[in-house]
Amino acid sequence: MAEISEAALQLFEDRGLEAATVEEIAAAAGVSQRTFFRYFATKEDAALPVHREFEDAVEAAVQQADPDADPCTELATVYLRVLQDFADHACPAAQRMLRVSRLVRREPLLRSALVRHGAARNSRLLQALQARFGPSGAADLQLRVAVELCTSLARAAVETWAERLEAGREAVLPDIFADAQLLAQRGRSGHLPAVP
Amino acid sequence: MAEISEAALQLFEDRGLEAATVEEIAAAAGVSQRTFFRYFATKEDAALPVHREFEDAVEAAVQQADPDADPCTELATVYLRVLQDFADHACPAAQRMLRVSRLVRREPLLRSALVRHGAARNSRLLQALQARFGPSGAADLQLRVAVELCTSLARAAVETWAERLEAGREAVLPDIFADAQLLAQRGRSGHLPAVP
DNA sequence: GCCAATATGGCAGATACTGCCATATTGGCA
DNA sequence: TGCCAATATGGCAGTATCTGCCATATTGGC
Repeated sequence: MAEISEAALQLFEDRGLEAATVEEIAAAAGVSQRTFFRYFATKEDAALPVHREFEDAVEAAVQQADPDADPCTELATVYLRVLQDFADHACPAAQRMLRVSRLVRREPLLRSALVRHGAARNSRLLQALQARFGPSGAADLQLRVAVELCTSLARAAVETWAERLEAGREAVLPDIFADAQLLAQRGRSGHLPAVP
Repeated sequence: MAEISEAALQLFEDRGLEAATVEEIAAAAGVSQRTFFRYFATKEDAALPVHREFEDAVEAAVQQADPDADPCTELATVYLRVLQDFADHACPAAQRMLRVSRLVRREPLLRSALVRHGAARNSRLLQALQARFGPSGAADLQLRVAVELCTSLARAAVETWAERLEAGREAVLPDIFADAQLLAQRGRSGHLPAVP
């Protein structure tokens, strides 16, 4: 599985996402095409197991969140912590994430796949939140916003992180995420219609 | 094009997204399969021209935004206005949007396609914002956050809107969007690490 | 009535992806 | 060690999505 993903990343980097066929990837990884599709539902998914790990970590951490606190804040804290884990260790995960992010930047189709992949995850995350924070009637919007907000900010943060590193600038992923969160909150505008 | 989309919606509703083939859709719309793919890049896209209209409207409205104001606030205002246009008129667009949203709820693959579609749009929107609000060096994160935030909140709002209507509750789309925005801002937490 | 531009159709073909069955590999357990 | 069940892998045929190419129809101005 790691071999397949590695082969896929290599080929995507070398000859582009569309030019690389599943057959080539499978051959490069030393497995059959059929086996490839047992591990990855689509060609693009082969580049994204790092994100899967990340989201697994988030999902696990949500189980320990404080059920009485504000869901949005709790989820943001979870994300921040997981981001720190990924970034701190100078661990291989961060390296792979950066590698994928570079690919995502120049391959719109891969970015679509990433977001698409996130969409499926968001549903699961929403259910996990509902289980933890209770399906209080009016909270449908609140939990949805928490999920969409945090995943979007995380994505924006990762992309900005990758972009800055590529431009030779310094960039600390958790800091960027915190920045993004502040930016999202600052847009508090006075002229939006009041809500009952 | 409208006929193709209508036929696609009908078939998706009747026999499900995966069971309906492009050949059937094309036949139902009275065109060839080849023509279908001239108008829609993928089968799923045939259900999403309403969203395309919506995003076109947003993109157009961004051209009139105040370049000196806060981008995030400006973009949110644009979204709110376009949402009002779509909802106010009791126009067919709102009806179609609702119809698609119902499909999206029970067809995860369609939701993926929707998000994937949005991903491509976000890139364009980001460029439009950069053109309007200027590529001021440190603003890369700010504009990205604005885009991700607004599109995510809009998606959450539309889904909640559809869900509430389906449950027989009252629901006003622009109000829900404003609600979502407030919820996103309320998560201002004190214990996040300070950012330089 | 003519011509250019554009829309559509038909067809062959590449690639992604799935179902089914056979075979290999693994990992306990007697 | 030898055996058996569970699991991983391979092969292959088939379907569906999507594209390139060329021919034909349709439209719209002059």
